[in-house]
Amino acid sequence: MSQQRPTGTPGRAGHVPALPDLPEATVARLPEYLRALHHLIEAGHDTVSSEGLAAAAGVNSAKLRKDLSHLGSYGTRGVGYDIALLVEQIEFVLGLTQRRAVALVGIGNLGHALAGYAGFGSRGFRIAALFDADPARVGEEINGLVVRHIDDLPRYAAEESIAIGVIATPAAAAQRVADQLVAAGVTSILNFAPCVLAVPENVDVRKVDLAIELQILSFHEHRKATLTGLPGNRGGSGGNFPALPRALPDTGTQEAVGT
Amino acid sequence: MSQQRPTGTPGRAGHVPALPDLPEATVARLPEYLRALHHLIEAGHDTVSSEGLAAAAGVNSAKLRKDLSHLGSYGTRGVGYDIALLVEQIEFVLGLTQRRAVALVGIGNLGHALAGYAGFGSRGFRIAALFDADPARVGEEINGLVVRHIDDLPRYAAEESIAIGVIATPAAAAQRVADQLVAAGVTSILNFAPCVLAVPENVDVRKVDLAIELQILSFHEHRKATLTGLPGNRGGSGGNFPALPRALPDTGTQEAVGT
DNA sequence: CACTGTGAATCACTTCACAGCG
DNA sequence: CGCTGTGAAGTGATTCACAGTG
Repeated sequence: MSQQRPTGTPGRAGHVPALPDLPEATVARLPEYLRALHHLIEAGHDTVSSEGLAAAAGVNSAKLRKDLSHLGSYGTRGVGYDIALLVEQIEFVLGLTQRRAVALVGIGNLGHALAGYAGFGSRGFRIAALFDADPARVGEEINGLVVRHIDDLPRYAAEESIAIGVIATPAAAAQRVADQLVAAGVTSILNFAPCVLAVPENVDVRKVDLAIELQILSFHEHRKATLTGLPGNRGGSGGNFPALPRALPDTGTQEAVGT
Repeated sequence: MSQQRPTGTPGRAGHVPALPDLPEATVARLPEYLRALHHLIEAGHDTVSSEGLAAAAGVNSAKLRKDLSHLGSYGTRGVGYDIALLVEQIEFVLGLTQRRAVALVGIGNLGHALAGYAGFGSRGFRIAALFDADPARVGEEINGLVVRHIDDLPRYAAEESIAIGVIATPAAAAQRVADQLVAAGVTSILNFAPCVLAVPENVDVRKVDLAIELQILSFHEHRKATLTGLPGNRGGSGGNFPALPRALPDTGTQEAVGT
């Protein structure tokens, strides 16, 4: 009764993994495993233990085994996992057996860099079209792709079966672009603009914000400085600061690799 | 690995008013609140309810109140939060009362874009130095900053009190760069290279991997496609799965915000 | 009376520890 | 015997629901 997951039975007969509903946390780690596996292949291995793969992916082995067990994995007790098979499994689950077409909107500083990024191609995606709202940028060619005007999105989205959009515009334009993407049938968005997007519930949004990442690091810097007895951190502003009544012993935030 | 040994156990040196140790999940959301608050300020507000701020930040109000309560927040019952005060609080907790110096290593495609990104400056950071290993790139000027050779890192790191490093090199170079950063005294790293970094336990690493984000979206695309249409579970006998009832309300990705 | 702050309940994820298989 | 796969225990985060306050 603890599990809402219906399977659990040893019926391993199904050699085709229909999509189980994986925990989100697991889904987020599968790509990391995949990368590590490809790396192992290049290094000439063809099997790997949970311990070994876990180390390569920066997680602990129990977590890795649990994750793989969710996709009905095929390890061999006493031996480990067949790398090629595992790659196939994970790629299937992640929907990478087809190369997905991606539209990139906003060809500024960051957009240029993304358009030129080779990692997309090698990891299951194809940048199928570039868009910008600025007529001055339309027509420019990057990496063999011509920048189109955003208003032409619906046409190309259909033509290229684009289901994923990447927003690399300024924040002020992002919501509008998101609306246009959704109207064009896009159901997954990767948003680099520092703002929250409102979208219909069938659309998934993931967000990458550089400043937020730095601010999280800053918090830990601040904490470390405070812990190591550097009381004299001054902000320049009037150092009024509520004593923040707290006593909890320090939980060891695991740092170091990954996680 | 889970050993926590803070640099020399601080033998309970009395009660230095330390930072509360916030839940990681809360820390990760504070920057988002901060951004939303600045936005509200620009819109002319000076107080906001938990409901209002939650909407602006894309979370629900209970979560927001719980988060703010962790930092001993100052709301007024019946009214809401004083925006200016809240901004000050959050900036203090995140260690943003000082403008932190950041070193950017790897001035390729992405590095260029990051070097030119205005968002750093406006959100508490200052890119203090650019580095690359390629002599051909050394000397180039971007945004008023000259690209230095990576071997000069120790000198500038000390000069500029750099505590945060951003790695935008190819994966093959990233570990080496990380080692150099650590040797130069950097204790927080933001890694854009698609690989796992090994660092001492007192160093924090956060990772941004574009391909991973897309692969996670791909999973959801795949799932949606399987749920909504595709009837034929290609597949053999037995092991398939129940059609996953109910549309999942929220799967961890951002999804339909707005209330 | 509308709002915050918070214990209590719930849910999700991680870790443990070991049964059982190759 | 070494390793995977997994119940069960443990930990952390979210949500609920309401007491209490300005």
